[in-house]
Amino acid sequence: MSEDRRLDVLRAIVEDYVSTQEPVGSKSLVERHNLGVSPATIRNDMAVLEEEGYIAQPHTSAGRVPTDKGYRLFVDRMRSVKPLSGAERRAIQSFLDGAVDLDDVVQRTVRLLAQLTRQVAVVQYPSLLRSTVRHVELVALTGTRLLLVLITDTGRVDQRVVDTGRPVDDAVLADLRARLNAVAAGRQVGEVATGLGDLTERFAPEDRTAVASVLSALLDSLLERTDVRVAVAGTANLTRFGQDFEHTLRPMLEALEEHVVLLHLLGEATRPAALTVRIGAENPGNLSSASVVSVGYGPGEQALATMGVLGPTRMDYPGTMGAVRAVARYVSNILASH
Amino acid sequence: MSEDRRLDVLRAIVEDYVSTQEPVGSKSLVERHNLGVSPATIRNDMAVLEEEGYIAQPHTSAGRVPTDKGYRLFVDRMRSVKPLSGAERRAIQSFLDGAVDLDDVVQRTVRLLAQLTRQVAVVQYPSLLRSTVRHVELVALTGTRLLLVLITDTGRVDQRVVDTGRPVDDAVLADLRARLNAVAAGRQVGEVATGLGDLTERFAPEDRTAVASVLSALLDSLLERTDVRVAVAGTANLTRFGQDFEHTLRPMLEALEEHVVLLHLLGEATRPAALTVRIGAENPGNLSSASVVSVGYGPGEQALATMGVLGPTRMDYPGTMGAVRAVARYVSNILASH
DNA sequence: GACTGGCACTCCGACGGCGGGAGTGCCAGG
DNA sequence: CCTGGCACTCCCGCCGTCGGAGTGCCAGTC
Repeated sequence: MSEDRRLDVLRAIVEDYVSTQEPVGSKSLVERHNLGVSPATIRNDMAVLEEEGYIAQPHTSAGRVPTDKGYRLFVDRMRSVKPLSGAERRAIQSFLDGAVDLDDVVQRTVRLLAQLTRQVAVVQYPSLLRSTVRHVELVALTGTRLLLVLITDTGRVDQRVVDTGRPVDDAVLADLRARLNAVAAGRQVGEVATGLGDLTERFAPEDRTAVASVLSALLDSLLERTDVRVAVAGTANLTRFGQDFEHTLRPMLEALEEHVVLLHLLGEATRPAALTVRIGAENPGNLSSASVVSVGYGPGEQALATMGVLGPTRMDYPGTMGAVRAVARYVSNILASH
Repeated sequence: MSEDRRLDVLRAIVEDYVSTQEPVGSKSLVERHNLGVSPATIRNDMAVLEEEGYIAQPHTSAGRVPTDKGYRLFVDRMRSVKPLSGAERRAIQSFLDGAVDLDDVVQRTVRLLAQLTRQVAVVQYPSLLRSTVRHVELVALTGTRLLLVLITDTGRVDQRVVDTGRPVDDAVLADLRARLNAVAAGRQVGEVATGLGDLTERFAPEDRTAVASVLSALLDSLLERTDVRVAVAGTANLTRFGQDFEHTLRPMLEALEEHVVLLHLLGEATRPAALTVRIGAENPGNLSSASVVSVGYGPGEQALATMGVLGPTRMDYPGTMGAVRAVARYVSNILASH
């Protein structure tokens, strides 16, 4: 009883189950895949696979269904992800090339990914941390309120309203703006914080509280509120996954609304093009019947953010992984060329 | 047979059906509402109501269910929307008061609305058209690319990348920035367009193509791309509405993804506090089993945008309308005080 | 004339019994 | 180590039954 064939059997079970959504039996297996042996032989292999925990049967005398562990082995031993067709590649290219700014890139990407995979797509906005500050702008609004705008080289713009507590003179404002830009412009966002420390002291005592509040808002924008924006698309695809409301649909919709949870799901962005797959119970929360395929993306060696796809554990892993990887590469290229 | 009682019967049928989700019969009606007459009498009323098209029975010898026309009459003849409890009002207040900027207000509003109504909430970002321009900023990015930032008095910030085709001198950039602000700052967005016409001619011929592309991008931001942003929350609540995937859930999720469709659903913002209710087939698209309760909001007499709730036709209209109206009022106040 | 109690009727939906069929495990033989 | 055969299990769809909820109608009452 060869080890290799058992893997082939598992592979075949996963493929059939994914495409039919029904438990698969020994007979239909040999019919659909030319395994070169009889159903009885396959049954023996299946018995072993079941004992080892890779497959299970819903009821006695039913076909087999892959377990989380089975999907895991399937993904780990996958020969290769499915390459995209030429038409798909052209579609990606033309769809993404029309983007006018970063927001547009992200919006188009998430829609594209949802359409290609026919599942729920999630794209995190590029992290501020490793971007370079291009410009800091301060604009007086009414009374004691200022608007702080932070512009980075990825084209991302963050704004923030600051209440200074007392009116700030225009001249002071101009001075502050100039000093902030002197410190921040051209530096990486993560490094700017260190240069802001002694800035308050350069101002007259009566302005210092105002300056301090601007600085703290800036630090906030730079550090705390970073990374929490995500775009989601394709939720309508969830209706294709059977009808187990309580345990499948609701937890997914809830997770999609909680952006913090969503970011946990996507996981840390490592280097671009390194695909991560989380299967069933490997996911945080009660998403035990869902899987996530994610990948980092960004213009350079370091990934700035993550994008991915959320679907049922019974998903087409090779196809999904191929699509996610391809889209991430295109988007990375676009970011690099900007 | 009094006309008044028939209305009471319809009202009672709607209320019972909304709370139990099951067809309601004559006997349970008299048990739950003290109508002062016997089931047989109610049956006569129901026969009339059915003949007039306000109610229907799913099968012979089943209870009655309100039709779209029945809900419509119910809503039109509603004595009043349900006022919120003190606890709810306090919750709204404290939840919205923590908002730091416009984005935050919208995000908090949509979540709050979803939570209060236990349905899907949709909030449109305030329209640019009637806002006042506070500041226009131009920042050089790499090579021939500029970033155009538009700041309005509602605290909204729009950005846009412009490719000028050729590098632009810093001095020209500063000049252009100053001129743009001279024309635009302090004016209403809708009026700015007219003032930009002859600006190109003030520059040297070699800079004119660059200036023209900046201007066209600005006009684009001002006019075309306006009004299309919406926030959505509470999609997980859709799982509470029975299990008719094909005709209920999927159309709703699809509508929620298409922001243009969503805006049609919400309808035109008229004056604040004027509630609109669209029931069943009154909605555009194939949302024939959904209803939308929407209302305009904004700081002044004119509504800047719309917010609302999407749910099944069998929703708690008085409660939903009360919540939507209350939240819109609070948000309008917050916008006015900024 | 409006309301009521009574009555016959309809029809949904839950329950239970009954195969058919798909799938399994095991065993003996090649 | 593979295979065909065989007995066994159990899901699932089908069908007839039956109770109950609800209705419409009619005759009687205030």
